[in-house]
Amino acid sequence: MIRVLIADDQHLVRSALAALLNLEVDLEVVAQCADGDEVTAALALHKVDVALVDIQMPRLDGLSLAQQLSQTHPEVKVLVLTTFDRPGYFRQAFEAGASGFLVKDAPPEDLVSAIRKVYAGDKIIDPQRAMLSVETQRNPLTDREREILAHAASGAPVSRIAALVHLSVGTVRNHLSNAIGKTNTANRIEAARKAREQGWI
Amino acid sequence: MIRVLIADDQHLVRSALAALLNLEVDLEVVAQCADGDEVTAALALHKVDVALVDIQMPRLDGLSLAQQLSQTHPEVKVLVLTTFDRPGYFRQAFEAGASGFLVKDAPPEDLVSAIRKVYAGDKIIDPQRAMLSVETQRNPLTDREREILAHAASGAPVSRIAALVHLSVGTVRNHLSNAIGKTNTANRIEAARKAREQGWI
DNA sequence: ATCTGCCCATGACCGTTGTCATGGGTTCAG
DNA sequence: CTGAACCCATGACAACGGTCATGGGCAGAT
Repeated sequence: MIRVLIADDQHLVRSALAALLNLEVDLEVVAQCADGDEVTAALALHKVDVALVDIQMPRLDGLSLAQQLSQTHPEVKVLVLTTFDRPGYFRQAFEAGASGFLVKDAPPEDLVSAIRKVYAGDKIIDPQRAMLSVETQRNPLTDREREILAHAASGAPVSRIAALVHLSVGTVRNHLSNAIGKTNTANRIEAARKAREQGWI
Repeated sequence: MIRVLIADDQHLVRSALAALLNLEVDLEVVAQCADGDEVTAALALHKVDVALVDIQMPRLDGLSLAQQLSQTHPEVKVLVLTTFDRPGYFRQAFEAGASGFLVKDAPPEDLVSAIRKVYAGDKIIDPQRAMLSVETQRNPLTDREREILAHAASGAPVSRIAALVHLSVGTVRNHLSNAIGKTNTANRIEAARKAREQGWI
């Protein structure tokens, strides 16, 4: 019997996944959590073999959670679930110590077989996505550039960004200009979009 | 026995919801669809009492689908599901002829009880959300403003928008300026964000 | 010790964007 | 018929944004 923990911020999805998995005779959902903090609490109470964690979660997101679990509970295999298939997520998930990666658009059979494989110690690598992942180059942005670009994403004018980051407007514009160059886009907005897609911010 | 149709673009969520609903003795999931077009096809094959449709779907989205169903299949009750609780969705859903509205963060009991109520002919109105809905004012944007703002959302410069819409750059700027004024924001990007949040575009 | 890369800053140039005044066109309601 | 509310367009001004050259400070690497 494989003991599964489910972490997803949407109650309905969480329960529905639990219902789906409980249909399998060799799977047992032992805990359901709405965010990363609940997961750590749940791990203290239950023995868990496989943790199914959504990337998009409030407070402690799925990737940070995966990273944390790989250190505090290395015996728990982490299977990362995501709604959006951003190219960066795949790499980030494995860097964070996850054993598998699945898109929510995958057929349910893939999910259960992934859980069994991960439990057996395998890594789930979709060859097609692995290709895509090597193509995506590493984050070329510096810390400052990422920080400033993140603020720019919401449409804030340079002056406001400068105030938020405690820098001169000129410096902010330089950082943005660099980010725009590195992403080879035309303006801060497109740069922010691209950076987000690539998982750089 | 209430016959339920599920429409959600994410395979896993779709199947999981079906598993959840099939646990109820008086519910039967008769069809699962990935987009609006599959729904119309499925309705030709099965008798359906309640259609559970996600707003976010490719091709034919949930709201348009609800509108279409209310005309072609008025006997089918539509229950709209959404991941994001944008203030505009609630009103739009009922304007489109939906009988109920639920956020994916709702507990599963709410979903099954909503299905039963809707089947019985009731409308599902969360009083708290209804309040919120009257607060949200109607779309103040004109057709052109919406169209142009939608293009602006992706970060395209005015020149490109003008080309896309076959207008002069000056006119585009005027429309944008109007939209910015009506949303009382500082620039096109914030205007686009706000408009999207309010369900105006 | 020097080089490289990142950080911060300034000033200048020019293109883009937001605003405003103004004008002409349409359609629809009173 | 006359407003009212759209639509489209122009020209002009001020503010904002993206680029570049330049320069200084501070790390870690060779």
